[in-house]
Formats: sequence, C-alpha cells, structure tokens
Amino acid sequence: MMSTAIVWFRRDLRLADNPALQAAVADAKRVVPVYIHAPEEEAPWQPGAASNWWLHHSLRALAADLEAHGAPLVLRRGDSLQQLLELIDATGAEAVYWNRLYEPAVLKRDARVRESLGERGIVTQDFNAYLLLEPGRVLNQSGAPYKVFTPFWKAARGELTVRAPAPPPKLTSIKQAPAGLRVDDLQLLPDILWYGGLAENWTPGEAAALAQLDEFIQAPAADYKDDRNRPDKPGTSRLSAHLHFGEISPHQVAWAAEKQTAESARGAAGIEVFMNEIGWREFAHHLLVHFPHTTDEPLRPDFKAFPWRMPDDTDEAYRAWCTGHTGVPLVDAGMRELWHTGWMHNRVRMVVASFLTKNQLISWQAGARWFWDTLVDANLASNTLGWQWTAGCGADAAPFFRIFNPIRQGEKFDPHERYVRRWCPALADIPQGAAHAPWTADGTYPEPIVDLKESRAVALEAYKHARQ
DNA sequence: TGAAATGTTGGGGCG
DNA sequence: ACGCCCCAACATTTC
Repeated sequence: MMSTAIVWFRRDLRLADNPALQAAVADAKRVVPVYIHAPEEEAPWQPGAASNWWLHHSLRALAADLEAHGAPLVLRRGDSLQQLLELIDATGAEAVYWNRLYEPAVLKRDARVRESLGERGIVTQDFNAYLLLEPGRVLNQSGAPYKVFTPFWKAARGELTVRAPAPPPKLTSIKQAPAGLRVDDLQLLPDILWYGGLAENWTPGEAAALAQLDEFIQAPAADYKDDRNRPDKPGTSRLSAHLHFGEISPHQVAWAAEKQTAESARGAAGIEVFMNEIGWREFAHHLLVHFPHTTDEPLRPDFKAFPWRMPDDTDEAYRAWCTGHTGVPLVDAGMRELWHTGWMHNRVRMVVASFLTKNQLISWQAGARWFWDTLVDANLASNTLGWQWTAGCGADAAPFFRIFNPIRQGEKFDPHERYVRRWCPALADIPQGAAHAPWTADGTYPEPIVDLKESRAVALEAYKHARQ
C-alpha cells in the first residue's frame, strides 16, 4: 500500500460514488484531495459567469464536506501540471487519481498531465465517473459512432448494467495539509451583484443534488412524460447543473430511477422517458468525443455554407434576443428566465433557438455562446448537441424546415399563460387568452421585431437555395 | 421533440 | 328523396 495519493477533483464534486476517490482511499494510507482552478486550460470554452457562480458554491460545499471528514480540500490556481508537481513535492504523494472528462481541450490537457507525471515515476489512474458508458464503447455494426439517438440508446442500454452507487469512503485525517487558497480567492463571483436570482433558485453541492434527485424521483417523475413539456409546471428533474459539476453521478440517477420503477409500477412510463433524457446526455458526450470540431462547426458539412449571420455585440436583433425584447412573449419569457435564474426550461430552449436560427437567421454558434455564458448548467457536449439539433445541422437533428411557431408552442405548452406572464410583467394589461400573441389584442406589449410568417418563409427560401 | 397547406370525408341545411 | 354547398374534423403532403 502506498503512503500518499492525490485525488485531483475536477467536475466530480462529490464524495459518494466517486471512483477516483474510492480507489485512492483503498490504495493509499493518506489521501490528499485537490482542486486546481485553471480555466484557461479549457479555452476556447472557458466557463461563463453563471457557471462560475455555481462552481463557487459547489466548491464551498465540497470543501466543507471534506473538512468534516478531516481531509481538507487543497485549493490551487494555475497550471494544472505544475500545481500537481508542487503538491507531489510537498506531500510525497506517489500517485494522482482522477475522474475523466470529455471536452476536447480537457482531454488534451489530461493526456499531457498523465504523460508528464508518468515520466517522473508518478502513478496515475483515471476513471469513468461522468457517464454511464465510456465513449468509444457504443459503436454500430461497422464500428462507427452512432449518429442517430434511438439506435445509439438501444445499443447503449444493451451494454449497460447500472451499478449500485458507492457510499462516501472513510478518509484518514490529514494532520499537515499543504498550503492552499480559499474558495473566495478564486474570484469566481462577479463584482456586480446580479446573481440574486441564481441563489433564489439553486443550491449547489452534493447534499442538495441528492435531495433534488430524491424529490424528483418520488413525485414529478411519475408525470414526467407530459409535464416535462410544461414550462409552467415543476415537471422536470432540474438536475442538469448538479450532473454537470458531478455533484451526483449518472449511475446514482439511473439507480434511483430503476429502484423506483421496481418498487411501484405507477410512473414507470415517466421514468422511462426521463432515462431517455439521461441517454441524450450520454449521446451528446459520445458525439463530442468522436466529432470534437462540432463545438464550432456543423456536423453536417452541407450546412457549412448556410447563410446564417454571425452577429457582433452591437447587433440589435441579437441583443433583443439575448435580453428578451423580441416582442414574442414565449421567446422573451425564456430569455428572461435564463438571465434571472441561469436556467431555461428545455421546451423553451428549443423555441428560442428556433427563433434565433430560423426567424432571425442568426448563427447557432452565437446562440450557443450566449447560453454558454448565462446557463448554470452550461455543458459543452449538451449545448453543442442542443444547438445543432435545433438548427438542423447536427446529429439526428430536427429537419431545418421544422420551424417552431412560438404562439402555437405557447398555446400548447403554456395554456394558462402562467409562464409568459410570470416572466413578462408587461403582459399584465393584455387580456387573458391573448398573452401569446398580444398584438392581436388591445394593450401595450411591444411589437415583434420580426414577422413570424414572413421570416418563416424567408428561412425556408434560404434553406431551399442552400440545398441546391 | 412542427406548422401550414392541401386533400378527404361526412353531417347537416336547404332548395 | 335528392343533389348541392358549406364547413368542421381529420388525414396527408409539403416545407
């Protein structure tokens, strides 16, 4: 048994069901938990402001948990390899364990770290803690990655055995911890206090993640099939950010889902649909590993020349979309929910993305960037898949001609107008029944910045032309 | 996990 | 009784 091992925490900010931590505890007498803040190593997709807010609180939660276990988190900033080497020096660690991540820049960084540590005789071990199945394991008959979700998920489920989540391991108390920073020193919170809405809506950290999973599986999951489409109801799991930061593992989620299904047949259909969404998360990460260029380029080459406009910061139409001033209530409501809470209901994400890429003909990359900066659950794989899906240029994408009509979508999925009225108070003087299309009634809501019917026709014309 | 245009069917009013 | 028209409801096609 070795004397000391470092566990390099990244986006696996939990103690339970954490394979790297578990293995280190098993292999070494003493485990030193480390987090190194090195956002520049994730360029060009450094986390945005909302994501940093979450990280700040998640790190505080993890630090408190580790403190309580007697093994305080050593917090550093700077070059990951250099910091690890310093800590190896300071602690006499013989090994570094971590859990894998799958973004292109992080994969490259980790390969470099693994190689350099190996050259110096340091043992490294890395584990899958982020996904149900390792990318590369799910391939079609000809050995190529799946590009369609349904066969992917079918094959993945065939490969998959959901394991019981491991409990938090017992850590040995560290008497002399190496020097480190406080979470506040990382300056993850912005100078301007705009994040009140985030704090009202979210509690980062492992304990809150487990509580949210439990709450969701106990109740809303049963009605998930229909309610997940209703932005006016609390019908979704709201686990996205917890999963993104690894405060909870997909195995814990899948295990809880299977257990609930086994215990009661009621709600099994809802849980099945929910597991499909976990499947989309898997699919997104697998695709990103196989097609790393898709963060910036369409997966489908025939869309490379599509005449989307890349806006600059002064582009008024783009600003109107970002700030929720398009004059289309469901779009405005979604963008304001995003700005205020760092999150948007998935149904509404599709609607605002369709509006940007089709009614406004603005590039999906611009939308992806805005989401990246404003979402607390901003995740490169899911964000890339989601945007390319709606834009029509990605894997298993919605055909381009599927253009959402935000009025129809509002009538279908926000039938009582509660969602739009909540986020757009200016609808107050619009009579009930007209909130999704206020220009058809007396009142003062601003006019839409584009004509829905006309812009739809223009988009279809552009598509027809681009296909030739 | 679309929406709109176009086509079809069938009930009912009416001469 | 019958043909005709209208139109809602549903189905199919198109983008």
